[in-house]
Amino acid sequence: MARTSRPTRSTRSAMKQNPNDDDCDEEEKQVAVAKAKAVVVKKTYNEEEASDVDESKDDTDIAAAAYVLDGVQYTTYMDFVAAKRKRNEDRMRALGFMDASTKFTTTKRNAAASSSANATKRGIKRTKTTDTPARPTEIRKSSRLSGSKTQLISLDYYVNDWNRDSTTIVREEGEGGDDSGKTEEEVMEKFFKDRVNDGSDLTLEQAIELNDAKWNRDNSVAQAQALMEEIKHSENSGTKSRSTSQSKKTSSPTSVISAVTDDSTIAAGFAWKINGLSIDKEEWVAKVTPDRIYYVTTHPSESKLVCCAGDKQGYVGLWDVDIVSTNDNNHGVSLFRPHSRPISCLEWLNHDSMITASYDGSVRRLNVEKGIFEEIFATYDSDSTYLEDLGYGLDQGYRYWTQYVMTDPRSAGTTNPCLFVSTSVGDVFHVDLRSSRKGMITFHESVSDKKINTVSLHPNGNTLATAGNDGVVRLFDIRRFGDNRARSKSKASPKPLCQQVAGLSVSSAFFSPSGKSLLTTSFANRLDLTEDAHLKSDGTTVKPSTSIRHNNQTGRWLTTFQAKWHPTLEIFCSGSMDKPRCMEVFDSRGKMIRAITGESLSSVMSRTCFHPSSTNLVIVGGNSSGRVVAVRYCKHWIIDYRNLRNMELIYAVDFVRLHNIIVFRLRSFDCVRRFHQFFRTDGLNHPDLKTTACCTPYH
DNA sequence: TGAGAGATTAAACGT
DNA sequence: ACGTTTCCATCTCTCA
Repeated sequence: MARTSRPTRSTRSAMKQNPNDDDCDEEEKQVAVAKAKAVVVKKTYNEEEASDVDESKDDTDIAAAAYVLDGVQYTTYMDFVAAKRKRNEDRMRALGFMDASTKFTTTKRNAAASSSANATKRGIKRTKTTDTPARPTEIRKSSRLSGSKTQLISLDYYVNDWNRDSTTIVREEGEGGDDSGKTEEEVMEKFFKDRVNDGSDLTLEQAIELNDAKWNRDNSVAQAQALMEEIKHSENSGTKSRSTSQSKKTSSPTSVISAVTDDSTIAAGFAWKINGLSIDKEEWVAKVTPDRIYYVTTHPSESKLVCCAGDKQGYVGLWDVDIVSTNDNNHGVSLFRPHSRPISCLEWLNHDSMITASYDGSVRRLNVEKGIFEEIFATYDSDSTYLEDLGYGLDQGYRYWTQYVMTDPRSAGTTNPCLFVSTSVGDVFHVDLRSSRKGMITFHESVSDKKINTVSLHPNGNTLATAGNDGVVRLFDIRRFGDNRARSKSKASPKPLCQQVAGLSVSSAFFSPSGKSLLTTSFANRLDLTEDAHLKSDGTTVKPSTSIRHNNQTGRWLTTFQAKWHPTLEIFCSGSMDKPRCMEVFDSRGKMIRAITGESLSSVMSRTCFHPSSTNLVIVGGNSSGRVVAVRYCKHWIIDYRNLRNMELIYAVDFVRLHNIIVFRLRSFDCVRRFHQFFRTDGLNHPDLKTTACCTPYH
């Protein structure tokens, strides 16, 4: 099994022969462990099924009755499936979803569904979850979603609910009224309140009101307004005040990590900065959003660090990292909910306006000056209310959403940006909001039949890279794109300039700032770097020039990894599943510069990004519970132990200006020798460092 | 060939 | 300490 065998297999049969892409014993062991685990899990499910389906049955009956639904046995699988479908459709009708043509899918185990069904029959109900929405008894009048889609979304909720496993069943107390004393109107209001889709602008106050109450404080609005003021003035006044507070904060970090760098790939001065990155301050971690983070970014200001994160429920959190305040509970975080679905993109156009985009189809712009989230674009379905809107008719229904939005760098500086948008059904389109009041769709093409995860425009302004669930990265010349909506879906997709096959779903593909390299993250467990792919135009399949093995199996509860470039430098960062938890920094040749670890970095950082500054190096990471870490350069701890490979610093103390004690784990005796050699020469010459060292062998 | 079920993953939050 | 919840991700396998 050669390491170089990149998963370019295009057939599924080939995948079957070597499904794990393994190349070492340890992984084989892991697979064996995983399989053993799987057996245990399966056994548990069977036991649950046995206890759930019917108490009167004994083991032999269960074994014989392969297909049981609501206590009824079915002899064939098809009968069973048909019965289940009919059962769920009946329930939908009972709930008022009368449209017979409604299609839906069940996604969970039958056993759980049947237990829930039995629960319903016996007049008992499930334990109430914290934010269970109420049953909608009527369709909204004023909504960007037309009636059919509203029904389908509600339906989605119910189907999931029916099929939910691990349910706890409790006896219903009292009469079958509403839960916890709420009136039906109140429950309904709660259900609709979290949808922000009427096409209007949102003030800060409104966006805060849309938060779940438990995230808001009395001073939330005031705090948000104060933050906006700070951001507004950050470009002018921040530099002086911050440099003092910064030096205070970083005067005594608790650890430094030596790095393995190579001057041939990175400018020497820059490598030092990466080595100086530290992440041991508790203050540099904060809960910024309530739910899983889908996107992180930073405010572009050089003088003030504001981290921004968007989560799965449409929350956007702005975190002022260096806030000096002891009495507020939010720790410098202001939370808004400008969207109702996962945030797909957060991008600062300049220092006082940020684009927020979401799966809900809308794109907003946070106007810091005015303090509002303006809606600048949205997709609508066939609801004639929005006939006049630019996005009318784009939304194709239940399985349609806008997956990724990128602002067009060619429109930088104009008041209204242009947007590249990708969708869950494989479309890519470009919205030009500059020209008229309404704007226009420059092109709209279908480039895949699966979801497009990212789009990236090459600095040449013409080449667009798309990456999606079909496992192929395609490069297109957007000058050949046109508005293709009117034509039939069967029409052939535009021909790509070239393509790169990953085999499995590609989470992201981004061009480097210079345009030299294309960086790809895929479920085939690779970070691929392809050089000069944009120069091809003959439709060939290109191969990556560098392929880094990287565990991208994030599973269901973690946001997928998307390795991301620094906005101006040729380095990129990525989250990692490795333990201890870390964020990784690579250079443009795919060589790992740092795996940043630290006390405060204790979870998987699914999404990471760099601050745009090239002088103040900052890396921001967001995890799957809404926490954000900011990794920064500490000037007191510049240690450039180049050539000290295989060393890992485990402890360091700074007795201010006296001396430092540094303990390294060394992985071999050869390392110890080299360490001493090196330490006697370069280490003590470092101007910022007076050092005594103590070495322990690693075992 | 398509649809569906099951496995996988990590971390917060209850008891 | 342990069990529960997450469920607009994705892959693999099975069934008809």
